[in-house]
Amino acid sequence: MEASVKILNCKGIEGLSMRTIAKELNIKAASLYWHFSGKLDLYGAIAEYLCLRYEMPAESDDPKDYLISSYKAYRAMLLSTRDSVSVLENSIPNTPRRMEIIRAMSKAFLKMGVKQETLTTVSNLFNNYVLSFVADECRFKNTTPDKIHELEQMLCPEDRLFLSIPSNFDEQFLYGLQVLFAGLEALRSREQNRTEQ
Amino acid sequence: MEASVKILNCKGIEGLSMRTIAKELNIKAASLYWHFSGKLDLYGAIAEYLCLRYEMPAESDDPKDYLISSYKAYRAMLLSTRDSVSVLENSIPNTPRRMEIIRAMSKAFLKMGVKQETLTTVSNLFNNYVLSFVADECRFKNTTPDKIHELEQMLCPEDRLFLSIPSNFDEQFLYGLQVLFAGLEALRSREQNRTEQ
DNA sequence: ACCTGAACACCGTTCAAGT
DNA sequence: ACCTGAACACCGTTCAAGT
Repeated sequence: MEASVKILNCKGIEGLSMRTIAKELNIKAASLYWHFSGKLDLYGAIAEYLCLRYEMPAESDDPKDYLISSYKAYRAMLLSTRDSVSVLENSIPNTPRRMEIIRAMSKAFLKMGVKQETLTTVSNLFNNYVLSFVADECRFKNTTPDKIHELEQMLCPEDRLFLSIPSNFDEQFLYGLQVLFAGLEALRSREQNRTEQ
Repeated sequence: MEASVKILNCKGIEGLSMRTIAKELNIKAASLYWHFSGKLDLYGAIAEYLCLRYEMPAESDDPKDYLISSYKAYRAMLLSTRDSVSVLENSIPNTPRRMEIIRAMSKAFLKMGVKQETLTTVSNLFNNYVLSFVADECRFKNTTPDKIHELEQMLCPEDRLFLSIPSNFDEQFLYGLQVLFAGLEALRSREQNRTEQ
């Protein structure tokens, strides 16, 4: 796991292969198949290892506050290792730590009034938001100014507006989260009004 | 492009290589490099080709209605070709048709009252929602009942609830969209209240 | 203008064989 | 229990050479 994270940070997911991991450990690629059934299995283990770095926030009475600090910590974890989003996306979250995180978040959503039927949808909605936000964030941050200039040159002035790159990612991340929570609350109160009638 | 889509539908993105595309066209892989600078360039062209299938809804006075039918059509387009999400995710949307779609949607968001500074964030938020929803949807649909049963066996009854698979994807897709729109509207009216004071 | 053969430097995975 | 050599069937990409 440590070797894999080291490779990720040095060369990214493109550089993470059975052979490069083995090399880092001074063994041969074939040996890894004694420990893992294949690459997906290895990805699952790396994802689990990364999620151990995730600092679970202290329990809170307000589920919304709890979730906001959870997702902030989740993003911080994702930003701390290069291409971690790709690793998480390509593995099934059925390992202990990842289940623990899903459990804690799901309970908070239920506490917020999310219905059982929509729990998976809501949980995925938020999880996918963070993953894709960070993926975009990293894509933007890794685009050199020359490349950005080159891309802008190809667009008409009007379109430049629609593909502009945000500079304050922390703020924009929070904005997106607030949209999601505001939406959840709005739909819940609409639901309540309907049943009261 | 037709050959690529054919391969995608038959063997998925794993089966889409320079060699398999070339074989389908009765040429050699090296020849493709006369037409495209590399695999990413080719992905961009396939993505553009897929987006030509996207049926842009008729203009509407209500930007929300317009956007909802846009995203429904977007999802339909994504569902019609296997692994299309991966192709779109791994290419830059700077081609004519894709820019046209982004332009139309961005204008509708502005009409809805989305501020210039958050336009990229909002546009990405919705786009990423659809992409990741469809990606999850396909993952679920392609998991055989045996596999699902196997996964469920590994979880305690409580956790099974948190990883349950929705059955009515159309409904759940619309629910997520409604959360996003309700959130956007709620934040806008909060903003208005603040400036009125 | 468009295609090819051959090569380079990689992949993931398997499996008999070793200690 | 853990590792290896060797092989299999693939990749993306380059480039001199062909028509």
